[in-house]
Amino acid sequence: MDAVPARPARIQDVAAAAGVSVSTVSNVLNRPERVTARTAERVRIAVAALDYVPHPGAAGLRTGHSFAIGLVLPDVTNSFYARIARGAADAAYDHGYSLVLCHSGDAPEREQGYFSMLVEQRAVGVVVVPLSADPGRLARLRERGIPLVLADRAMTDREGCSASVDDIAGGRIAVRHLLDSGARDILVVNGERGIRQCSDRYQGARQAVRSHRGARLGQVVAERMTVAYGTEIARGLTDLPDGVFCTNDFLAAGLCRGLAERGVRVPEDVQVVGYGDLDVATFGATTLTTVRQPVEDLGRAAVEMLLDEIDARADHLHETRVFAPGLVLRDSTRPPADH
Amino acid sequence: MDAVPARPARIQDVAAAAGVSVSTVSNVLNRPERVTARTAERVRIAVAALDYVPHPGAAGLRTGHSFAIGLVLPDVTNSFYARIARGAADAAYDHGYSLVLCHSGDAPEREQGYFSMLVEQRAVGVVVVPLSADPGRLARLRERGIPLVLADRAMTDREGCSASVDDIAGGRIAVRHLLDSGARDILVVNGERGIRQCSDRYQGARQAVRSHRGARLGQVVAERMTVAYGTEIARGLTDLPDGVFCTNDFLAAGLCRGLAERGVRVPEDVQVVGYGDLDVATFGATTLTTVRQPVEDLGRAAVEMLLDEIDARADHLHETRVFAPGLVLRDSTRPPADH
DNA sequence: CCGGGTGTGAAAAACGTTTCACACCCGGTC
DNA sequence: GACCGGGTGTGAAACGTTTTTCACACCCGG
Repeated sequence: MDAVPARPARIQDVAAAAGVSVSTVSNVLNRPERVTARTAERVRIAVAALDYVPHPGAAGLRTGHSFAIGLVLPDVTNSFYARIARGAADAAYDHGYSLVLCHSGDAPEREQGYFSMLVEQRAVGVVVVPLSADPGRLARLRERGIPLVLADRAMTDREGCSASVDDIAGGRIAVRHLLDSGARDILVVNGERGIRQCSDRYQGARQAVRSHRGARLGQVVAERMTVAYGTEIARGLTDLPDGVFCTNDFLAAGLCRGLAERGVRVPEDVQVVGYGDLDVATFGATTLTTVRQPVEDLGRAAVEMLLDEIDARADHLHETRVFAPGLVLRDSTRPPADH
Repeated sequence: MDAVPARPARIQDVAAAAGVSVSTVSNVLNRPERVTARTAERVRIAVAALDYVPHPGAAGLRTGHSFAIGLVLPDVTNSFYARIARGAADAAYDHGYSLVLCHSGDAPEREQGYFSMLVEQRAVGVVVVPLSADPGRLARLRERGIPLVLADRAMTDREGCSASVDDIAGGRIAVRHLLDSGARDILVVNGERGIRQCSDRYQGARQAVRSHRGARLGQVVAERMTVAYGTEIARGLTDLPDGVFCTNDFLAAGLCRGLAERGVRVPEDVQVVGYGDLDVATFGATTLTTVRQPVEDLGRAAVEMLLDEIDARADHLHETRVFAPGLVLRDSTRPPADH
């Protein structure tokens, strides 16, 4: 029935409508215990009638507090990062903060551009999935004193919180499962050595094999971690292992297809474990046993640590949270033998 | 070398450092033509020395203008929506706006919650990928006069801009390609009839077949649009068509696998076209010819129309932009015969 | 040398909120 | 009966900008 209001109602309008002072309205909204139930009720009615919504810019001006937190990541299109974003968005929503999506797209200068933007916006904190491990690039935020949390990468210099998943443990449980299911000759199909995740997962695999007498471990490195390269590797294998751990589901899916082409049966002849529990794990003829990472938790935890740092300020302890991955059992491995 | 500044510099500090008035500093920053080059230079030096960054909240308070635009979508984890987000983020970045990620997660009440949040934040505009076609749910934003653009769905009531892809055209080019490549007995493997995209794509398929004498069209509806259901359908097919158009790449990938199981060769015996150019299109033994949608453009265009509406205000014309999909040729179809 | 026009910079108000300090009223206590 | 104190509410300043209005100095022509 009302026309579109030319301008939204201000606190002053509410005060006038309720017949109280501006400060009383503010008190009702921010410190209800300081005001009589009767007055508060009157004010609340006026608020509702005028559809009054406080102006956060003005409030922030006075309080010095804003409600924007930044999320900087290389590529939302990558499902891993998207899952981080989802977790972060959920946590931010739950706490009444808004999440500013910053898509750095693998370009360092763009990452820096976003950092500047977040500084300008007076973001209250930033969650970063960094492009590289170089902590220097975070300087722009640091020197402004903007709290910072790293996701998917441990903070190297103890200057902030971080949330990541334990890739060593992931490699360990993957290979331990192969061993428990009867495999003895294990092959790791890995990505490039330089990638931290890859070397960690391999290290976990080594740990598992080492603690199991009679088990052997080999490794082959794929140029790129794609389905096609996985297939390629399966074709090139000369003597077959009885268990394969691919450090990525794309490789695993491709490998399974390549094995099928050769008439090798999975899991009867060769058991395969992938990593990541990506969609592709369920696309193939035999679904993949794989390592699932609690990626949403990464984003959620990052935001929550950030908010803790903001609230606690002085007595906040930087924390390096490491999440444990889990195993998803599907058709590419046999059930473990009972002990 | 400086310690972390207790508080960021204000415009007043800059004025003092440069030996000019506050308003001059503001003029240098916002209307440089109103001030002497010499003075401007002095001010700029002071700005750099103090690392001064204007407080957007304070500025917005005065100007009534903010730099936040909202992006409301069902699920960032879905690659389609993620691509919209990427396009939107890029466009927002280019224009100096920040994008607030709102992850409604298929929950209407959460979508409403985000709308309220965006109203509170005084967002300057919102891009919505709506959960349902019901325009009533957009009321909260409308009554506040917040400009609104729909992505992936045409605005039904002409009350705003929208960006979407032409699914009818998509179905048409898919099936026309099958016909051009020699197929005559076409089967559409579709999703549920109620989904607008599905019925549009089927309609496009019908158009293509109709304008081609001697061609037949059949349809089978999959309960869900997944790889598994695609395989299921391939297994259940009694008399084989020579061309299949799946309205989704998951179905297509599954179908190809199912056909392979039966010893049916793709594309020699049956040609297959998918839809979406999802990752899965390149995962299988035969890569999928598919319809590629310019999804990033959707997000980008949505943001740009929004900004136009904000700038132009009075003389802005609502626009319904429809993007044309294209065909990606791969191994699941034969090359078209020359004419 | 004076007056008018022009261009440059300054002063001050306004944006919408929070919060501190204070005023008031009431009941209870000495 | 006066004082005190707790509980409620108000006034006003402050947050950091932008923008309008205004003053002043300078230059040039008469």
